[in-house]
Amino acid sequence: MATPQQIADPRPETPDTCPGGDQGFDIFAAVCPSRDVFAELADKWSLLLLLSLHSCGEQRFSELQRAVGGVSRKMLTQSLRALERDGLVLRTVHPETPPRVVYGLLPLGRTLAERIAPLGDWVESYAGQVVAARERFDRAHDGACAPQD
Amino acid sequence: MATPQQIADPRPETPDTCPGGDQGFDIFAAVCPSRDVFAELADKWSLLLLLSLHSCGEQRFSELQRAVGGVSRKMLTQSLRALERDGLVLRTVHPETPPRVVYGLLPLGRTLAERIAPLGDWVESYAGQVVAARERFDRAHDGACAPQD
DNA sequence: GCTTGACGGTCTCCAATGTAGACCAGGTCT
DNA sequence: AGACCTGGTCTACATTGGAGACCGTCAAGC
Repeated sequence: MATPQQIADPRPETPDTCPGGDQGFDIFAAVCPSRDVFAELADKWSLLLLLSLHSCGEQRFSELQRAVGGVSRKMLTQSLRALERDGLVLRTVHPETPPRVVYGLLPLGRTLAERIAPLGDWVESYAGQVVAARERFDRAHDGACAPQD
Repeated sequence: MATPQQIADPRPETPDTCPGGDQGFDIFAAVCPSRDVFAELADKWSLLLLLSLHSCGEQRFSELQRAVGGVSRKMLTQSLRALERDGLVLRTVHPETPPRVVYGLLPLGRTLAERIAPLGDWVESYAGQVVAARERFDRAHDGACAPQD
């Protein structure tokens, strides 16, 4: 991955645009296509949907809504469309009656989901420490402030 | 990691709240503390900052602003404060003149950054395929629509 | 027969969030 | 003396997200 600057480089580069070729994608550059992709994926609902489809396999619209607690139908539709557009998720309409709509990971999406899973695991493992850190921080900055006054 | 339902479970659970104990964090539950943590981290700027600090080591406020293209000072401050509150990042003010403010990863933050890096790598590796998929999708849905009319 | 509910959405409104850009205090360079 | 850098904060403004209504098709219940 491109780094925003070389390690110990005293003068960081300003990555405004990425080289532009098929190579040289840089998520740190403000206007690189890879930044758009990153920004779309770096989202609560997109990540949770990918995670859910990864661990549960194909799921229907309403199953996903139940699986991902708190997602609205609007955001569910919107995020799934975006993932479908990106070639990560496949939307299949089974022409039954009533029609069944099923979402599943495409191979590209699966490779991504495999990289997201450790992130989900981390959060569930360390959320306790994060919450504790927050309480410490809030106590230090709200409660016991003005130590010398 | 908890899964929103067991694989091939025909009746997915509705994870409204997580068990509540120190165990049983579930990012799929709408009101679990781990969901708050996840939602805060599942953000463009937070992830990019963690990534930048991971690959470049300690960085100053203005270095980070240059490194992470397109971030506003407001979001930079806000995201760094949140990461500091979460115990992931350490903010150090060197009492020189002018004072130097340096941000660096704490051990907990480093373990997280290590899990985010593969995600960044994925995006830079596959952004081309994603962009191509988008073009295909858009052509199929905007350009050549109404195939039978 | 009529209502109710599930399904897979779409639409509209309103609140929250992100962005752009001004402003600020202290110090430095020219 | 005036412009600039640093590390921010503050204020508008635009975009985004969430809540909830609406929709047509089907099945079950009363």
